[in-house]
Amino acid sequence: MPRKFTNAEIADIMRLMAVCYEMEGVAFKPAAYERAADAIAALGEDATLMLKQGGTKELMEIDGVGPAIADHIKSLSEKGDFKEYRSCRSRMPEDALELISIPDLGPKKVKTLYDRLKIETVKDLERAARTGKVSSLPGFGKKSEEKILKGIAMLKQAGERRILADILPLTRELERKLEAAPGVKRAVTAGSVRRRQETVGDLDLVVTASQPKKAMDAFAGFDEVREILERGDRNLTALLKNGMTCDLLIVPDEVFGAALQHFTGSKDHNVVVRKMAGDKGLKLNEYGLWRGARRLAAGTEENVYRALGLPYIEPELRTASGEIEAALADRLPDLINYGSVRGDLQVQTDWTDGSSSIEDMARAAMKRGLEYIAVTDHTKTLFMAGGLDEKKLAKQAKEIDGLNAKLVQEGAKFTLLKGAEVNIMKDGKLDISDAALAKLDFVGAAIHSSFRLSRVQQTERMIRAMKNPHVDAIFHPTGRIIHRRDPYDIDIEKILKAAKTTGTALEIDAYPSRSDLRDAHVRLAVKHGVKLVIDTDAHHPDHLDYLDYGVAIARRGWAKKRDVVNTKDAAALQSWLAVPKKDRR
DNA sequence: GCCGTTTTCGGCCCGACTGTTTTCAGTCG
Repeated sequence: MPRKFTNAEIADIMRLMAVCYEMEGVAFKPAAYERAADAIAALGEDATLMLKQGGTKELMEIDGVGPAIADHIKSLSEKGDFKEYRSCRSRMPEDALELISIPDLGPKKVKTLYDRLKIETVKDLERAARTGKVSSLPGFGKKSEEKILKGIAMLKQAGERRILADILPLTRELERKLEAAPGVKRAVTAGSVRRRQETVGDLDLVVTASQPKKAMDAFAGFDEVREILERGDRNLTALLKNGMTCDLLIVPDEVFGAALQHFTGSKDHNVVVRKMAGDKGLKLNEYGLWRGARRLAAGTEENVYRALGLPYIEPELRTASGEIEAALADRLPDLINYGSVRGDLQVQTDWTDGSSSIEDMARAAMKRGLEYIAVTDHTKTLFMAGGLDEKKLAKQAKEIDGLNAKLVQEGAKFTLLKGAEVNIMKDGKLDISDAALAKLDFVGAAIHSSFRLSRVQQTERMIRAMKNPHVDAIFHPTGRIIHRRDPYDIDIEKILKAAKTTGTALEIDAYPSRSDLRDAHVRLAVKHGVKLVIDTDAHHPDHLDYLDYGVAIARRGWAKKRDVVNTKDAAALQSWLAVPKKDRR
C-alpha cells in the first residue's frame, strides 16, 4: 500500500500536470488541471477519504474534477502513481514547480532552460545565470538573466505566505498614507487580503487619483517600500521591506468599482463572472462592463454586479465555489457581520499560561465592547501550562464570583463566565470530573497531545469527548497551526455528525496562526446545522482584537449570525447554555 | 480535461507589460 496522499500533495501533483502540458503547448488541459488543483487544495475533507467512501463518482462531485482526474487520484491512492504523471516527470525538470515560482519564469521558459541547459533545480539555474549561459538562449537576454538572479534572491527572502493578521495592519497603513498623498481620492486593498484569506502571498491596492504619476512617486517614497520593480503609466509593482511584493493600480475615480472588482478576484470568480458577461454579449474588464464601446457600469462593484443581473457578492464569498449560482437564485447567505460577536468564549489568564489576571482580561474585553468572556484556563494534565485541577477550579470560581459582584457594583454591563479548556486524553476521557464540570458555565474540550493517532482512533477520541453532556464546545477542532503543525487525522464528516447529534458546538479559533476550523470546514458545519462559536484563544489582552479574524473565517464558510452561538447577548447565551445540550437549537 | 437554461460536442476570461521581437510570445494578476 502506498502512503496516504494529503489534499495539498494531490493538488501539487495536479499543478505539475498543468505545468507539464503548458510546457508542451497543449491547449486547455493546463487550465483544467490547474482548476482541479485549486479545488482539491480548498477541500474541507480528504480527497482520499471521499474516494474510499464514494469511489471516483464521489470525487467527480468536486467542481473541476472529471473522469480522467478522478481516475488519476484513484490510481495515486492505490498505486502511488499514475502513467501520465510518470511520463510527465520524465520530461520535466526535477523542481519544475519551484522554478516556475521565480518571477518571470513560466512553463515555456523553464522548458527552454531544461532542453538547452539541462536545468533541473533552482541551484542549477542560479549557476547558469551567474556564468552568463542563460542570456544566450533564444527568448532570453541580459535583462532576463538579471531578473532571474534577482527573483531567486527575492524568493529566498520572501519565504512562505504570510498570515493575514500579520499583514492587515500594514495594508491599512499603506491605505492611510496613500489617501494622504497629493491628488489621491481613494486607496483600497484588494486581492486575497480583501477576501480575508487566511494567508496572503502579495498585496494589491486599487487607488483612484487625478494624477497617477504623483501618487506613484509618493508611494515610492514610503518607508515600507524597498524598491520599485516595475512601473507603467498607471501601475506599479514594488518590493516591500518585509519581502512581499505590492501591486498598485491607479485608475480614474469613475471606474473604481470595476477596478476593485477585478483586483479583488479571486481569479476563478472573475473567470466565471466574465464568462457570464460574454454570454450576455457584454465584456467585463478592469475599466467597466461594456456593450461594444458603451460602458454600462464601472463606478461601484454593486453597479457592476447589478448590470450583470447579480446581487452584490461579498468579497469573502468570491471563490467560484457556488456563490454565482446562489446569487442567481437569490440564495446568497445573510453573512454574519464583523463586530457581531458579543463575547469571547476562550480566554486564558495567569492562572495558567495567560499573561494577565482575570480582572485585566475582563477590563480589556469591556474596553473592546464585549459583553462577556469565559475564563477557560487549561486543566491539570496539561502540565506545561500549569493546568488547574478540581480544587483550583473551585478556587478560581470564587474569584470570578467576587469579580462579577464588583462589576455589578460599578454598574458595568459585563459578565465573567466560569469555564475551562479541558484536556481530552488519549482515550477520549476528560481530565476533570463530571461533578466539577457541572459547576462551570461553559466548557471547551481540546486535544493537546497524541497528535499522531490513526484517523479512526483520533475521531473516536473526539466523539467520546463530545458525548460528555458538560462539553459545550470543541476548541480548535483540527489542531493545525499554520506553517508549523499539520492538522491531526480526523474524519471531519463524522465529527460534524457527532457534533450535530450531541449538540456540541465547534469552535472557530480566531487566533491567526490557528484559524481552526478553517473556511471549508465551516461551510460543511453550516451545511450540517452544527453550531459554531468564535473565540480568540487570547493569552494576552491584545489577542482579544483577533475576534474579527474568526468572523472572516465564518464569512468565508457562508455562516450566518444565527450559526454562531456567541452572537447572543449574555442573558440569551446563559439561557441557551441552561438547556441540556442535545436539545439546544 | 471539464462542462452544460446553448448538455454529449464545441467551446473554454481579459488586458497590460516586458523583453526580445521586427509583429509577438510569455508571464502575470
